[in-house]
Amino acid sequence: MKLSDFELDVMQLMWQHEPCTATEIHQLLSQDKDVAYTTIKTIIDRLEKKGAVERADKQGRAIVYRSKVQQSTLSSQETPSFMQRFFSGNSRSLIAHFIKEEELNEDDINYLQDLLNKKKSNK
Amino acid sequence: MKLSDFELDVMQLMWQHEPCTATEIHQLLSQDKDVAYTTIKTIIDRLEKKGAVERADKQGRAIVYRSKVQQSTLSSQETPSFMQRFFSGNSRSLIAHFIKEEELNEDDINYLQDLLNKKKSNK
DNA sequence: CACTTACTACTACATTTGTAGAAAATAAAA
DNA sequence: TTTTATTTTCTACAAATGTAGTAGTAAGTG
Repeated sequence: MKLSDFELDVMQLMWQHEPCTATEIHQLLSQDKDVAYTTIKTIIDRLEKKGAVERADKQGRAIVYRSKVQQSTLSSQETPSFMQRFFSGNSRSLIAHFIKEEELNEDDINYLQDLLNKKKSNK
Repeated sequence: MKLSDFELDVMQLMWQHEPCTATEIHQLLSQDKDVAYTTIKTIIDRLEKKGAVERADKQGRAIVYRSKVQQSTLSSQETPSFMQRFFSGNSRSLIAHFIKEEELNEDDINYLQDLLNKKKSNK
């Protein structure tokens, strides 16, 4: 399933707040971006057509939506081409980039070190 | 600078083989994908218009191109939204995902552990 | 029950993207 | 120097994307 940038932004909110209505998504998105309600509704309609969300219920006349694909499913699908396009397919340099550039607290670091240790002993 | 998927695929080859001509890129891409020469040339023309590549030289009638943006520049630009969209902005879970899912040899693991250690002592 | 209002459904439209043909130009070959 | 082959330019076009208006409709309100 191929989703556009904007569709993914909406999915992001959907995953975090589902089940929810178009109005709720619109309100959440309005905090960052000035966008018309109907724009959001159009995006949700397209997500529904693509099978990324579905109708779960009704609240009065409003449709309550829920996601139909998991974030992890999409991540796994998109991750290889991202790695290819921005890091020449080199996972080490990708991971290094994120370790260097992103904020990590001590807990995060310990957790990741643990993962690496496990990975090493698995060889 | 916002590049499309296909444009990024071409940039990928550009970075790896520059300076190079449209014909060379076409030949490289043809190994994976059946695409007309003019299609590639169109993409390169668009990349030129966007300022991602420039003309460096001529080889007979053929134009020799070279990149004008670095891969690292684009990575840094695209990385935050990728992390947001697929990992809810959580760098730890992104890094964890890649450690778990990607192939890493012992050398890679040592290198990454070292980076984490440095990060920790920097606190 | 009539009225107002919040939603949905449908339509629209400019841009971008993937894809490529036709025509013009120019280097190389004969 | 005429012909041929290779490139570039220009043009085209359908599909996807971002963006939103209009009209219809069903819920809640007085």
